[in-house]
Amino acid sequence: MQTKEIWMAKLKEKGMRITAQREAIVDILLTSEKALDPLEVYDLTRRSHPSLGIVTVYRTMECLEHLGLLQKVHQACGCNKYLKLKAGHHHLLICTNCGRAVYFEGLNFEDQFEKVAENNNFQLQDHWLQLSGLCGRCQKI
Amino acid sequence: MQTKEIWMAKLKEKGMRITAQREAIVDILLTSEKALDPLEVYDLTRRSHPSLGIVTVYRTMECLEHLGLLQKVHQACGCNKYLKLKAGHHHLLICTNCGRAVYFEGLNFEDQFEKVAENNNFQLQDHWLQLSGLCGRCQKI
DNA sequence: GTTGATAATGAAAATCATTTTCAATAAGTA
DNA sequence: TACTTATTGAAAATGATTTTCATTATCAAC
Repeated sequence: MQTKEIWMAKLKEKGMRITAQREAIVDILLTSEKALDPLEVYDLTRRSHPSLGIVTVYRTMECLEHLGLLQKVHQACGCNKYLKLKAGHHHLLICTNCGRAVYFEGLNFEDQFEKVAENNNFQLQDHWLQLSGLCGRCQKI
Repeated sequence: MQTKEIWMAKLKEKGMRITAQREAIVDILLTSEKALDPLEVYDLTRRSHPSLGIVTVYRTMECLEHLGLLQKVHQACGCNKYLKLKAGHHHLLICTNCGRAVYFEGLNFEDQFEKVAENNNFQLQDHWLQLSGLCGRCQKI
């Protein structure tokens, strides 16, 4: 089953209907290599669906986030960008030039975070790690 | 020299004037153990300066951030909170209950981040690590 | 101290992103 | 095919932040 089919199946599972607008928005989000904000999704989706309203974009993206399919990504350029969530964990490496986002595997960072928390008398609940730099392509430019 | 004096000296250095409003805002920010948003700073500062305008809070906090004295802290409860920046680096441990923020020393995380970037063909520029959990005090409640 | 140039202030208006409202439309089940 | 009801898009409402502008206050020069 393709990712798109999985996403649409999840929507259906929650009693939500499959509409042309939702399919188009999902297409854009699944295709993008970088995190997008609602306005960007709106502009990109309107190329194929000119009558789309931005409210629909906001609503659809909110649903997808609640379903655990999209993840909010905080960046210097704004905290309203969303990226398709990869199963497992979510440490990101983001290109400061083109915005491309890549998930990376941690070298058991979790254990070290646990230790840091202990040292400070904290009971760890969550962590957040994000690296940024120039991706391979952008280094050559 | 006290921290407040250092801050005010930095303002003066940039040709900015020392006003009662700025002193009051700085007092609030230096005293707080947790990151505050402009509205919180406004409310707290108005206790001693009831005529303070919220625009002044926005402007002052923006200056302090540009001067490298305040740091923006991204949290589940919003991305518009600011914390006094500690010299050196800025990894935070934040209590999910009371919001208290503590800087912690990294166990040479930087080297590991560098390695991760290399593995993914990225040229590392920045990193962002933040842990959250229950602080000692809040665990007992 | 007084003066004067100008930075800072606060209120109101403007802006921008997001959410809510609501009547019209479309999805999908019966 | 008909019907229930979720979805849509436009407009209005909201909330946070920024800009504008006339008034006030700081502080350097005298």
